[in-house]
Order: sequence, then C-alpha cells, then structure tokens
Amino acid sequence: MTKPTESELEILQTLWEHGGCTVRFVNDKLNEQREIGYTTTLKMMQLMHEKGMLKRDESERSHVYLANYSQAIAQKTLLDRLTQTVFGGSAMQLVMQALGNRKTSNAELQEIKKLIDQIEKEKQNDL
Amino acid sequence: MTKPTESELEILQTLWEHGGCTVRFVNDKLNEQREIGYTTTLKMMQLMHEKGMLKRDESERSHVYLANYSQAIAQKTLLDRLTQTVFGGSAMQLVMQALGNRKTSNAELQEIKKLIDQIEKEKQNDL
DNA sequence: TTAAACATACGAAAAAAATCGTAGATAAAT
DNA sequence: ATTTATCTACGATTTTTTTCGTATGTTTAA
Repeated sequence: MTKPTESELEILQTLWEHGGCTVRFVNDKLNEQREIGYTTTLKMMQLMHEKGMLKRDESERSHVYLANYSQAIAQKTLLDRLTQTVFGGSAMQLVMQALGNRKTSNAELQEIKKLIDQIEKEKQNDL
Repeated sequence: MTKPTESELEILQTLWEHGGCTVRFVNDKLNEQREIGYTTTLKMMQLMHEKGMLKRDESERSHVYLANYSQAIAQKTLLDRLTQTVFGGSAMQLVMQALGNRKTSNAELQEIKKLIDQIEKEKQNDL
C-alpha cells in the first residue's frame, strides 16, 4: 500500500475513529477543522477507494466507506519514517521527546515502565 | 516557518548530520538513497534558502549551506502532528509502539526509565 | 591555452495532490 | 406534483512539489 498523503490521513483518521462513514459525515468532521467542499471530500474518498485504501458498501444510496488500511500499519510506517527523517534513526530520542514534551499522566508513565520491564524480560528469555 | 516537505526533510537531514555542506556533498548523500540530478538538488536548496529554511555562505565559489530550521523544532512539530494524525492524540500510544516495534538496547531502556523517574519527581514538586 | 570539469542562476515542465463545478438521478419536503 | 435537498459520477482546474535542461562563468588539468 502506498503511503497516505496528509489529506488522506485526515480522512482515514475519521474512519478509524468512527468506523463506517458516509461522505457527508466525513466531510462534516473535516469541516470542524478547516473549510473544505463536499465534492472535494467525495472525490478524495472515491480516489482512495480506487486505490484500495478504502472499502465501500454501495447497497444504500449514500455509500458507506470503511478504512482498508489499518491504523496499526499506518502507525508503524509513519513512525519508522519519522524516526529516520528527523531523529536520525534513533527511536529512543523520539521517545524521549514524546515523553518530555508533554504532560503524560502518572498512570501512563507507570504503564510505560511496565512495558519496559516486559521488554527486558523478553530479552532475558532470548539469551 | 512552513512545514518541510518530504524532499526538504531529506536535505535538512543531511545538513543536521553534517553541518555546513555544499550542494555537491548533499547531492552525493542523497544519491546513496535514490537517483536524483545535481540541478534538482541545487534548485531545491536554492528554494529552501529563499524560504529562509537554509542559510548559506557565498564567500566561496561553492556555496556552503546550513540548516536554519532546527532539528529540535522539526522533531517537536512532526511528532505532534503524527500524534494527532495516527495516534488519535495519545502520545503514550506512540511511545508504546516505538518501544515495542523495535530492538532498543538495554542501556537505552534504562535511560528511558530514568527519564520517567525524573518526570515523576518533577510532578511531585509541582504539587 | 585550450578543453574538460564544475559551479550557479534561471526558466520551464512534469508529476503529484487537492479542489471544485456541473450534470443527472433519487429521495424528501411542501 | 412540484420544488428542494442530497447523492454520485465525471471532468477539469488549481496549487504544490519535484525534476531537470540550458546558459554562462570559473576553475582545473592536459
């Protein structure tokens, strides 16, 4: 699957969050962020469908679109790319930035620690 | 400063890593990744210079370019955006992915733990 | 001292991404 | 039963990004 553009991501985001959506719904969502014409969104989603990035159900007059590109894959792909392009390949640096630059709740911090412990344990087992 | 495009990032990356560079040098670096003509890179860097994204020293025949857009800012900007667009705003999720999806060394994991402890302490002080 | 290599500037063009108008069909509202 | 609103499809157009050829001047090397 070819990497999504900025606009495509906006749409995917809506679909990831809400599941199956009509063009109308997605367009309304997008318009909460910025002005964008209905047919623009429509065209966009049609193209994404042709590309195989979205699935759609045409049984009703208002077609219902679904993401056919998982959030998990997008996360991995884009995170990898970001790591390469601005963090010189160091995932650690990225993590440090992410943690430092914003308020993360204590509970979240605990969870991350737990995750780290878990990773360390797995490493032990691999020896 | 306007957000850098993909190609601009490639160039910035080289400059961040190597400091002041000639077009020739940058072009050679880029060609280690993919084929790209010399004048293409030249034009690119000239445009970035006009935009204020790069500085340049014209005292020699081969101009020397420097990033005028800090890696730190790029990191923050793009990380924020990625968090919004594919992680539904959750920095934690991003961190988990980053840690889980790749081999991070023990030393690095320790450092992250340390960082977390530090953040927690700071939180204490703020109470 | 001439030819080859290398540099910048400039102008365009090609490619990619985003935007929208209009037509034609169907459904909803009056 | 009309009018109004809503959909999709289609075809362009606009904007942004990427790419490169050519002209022209300056070193370098033969």
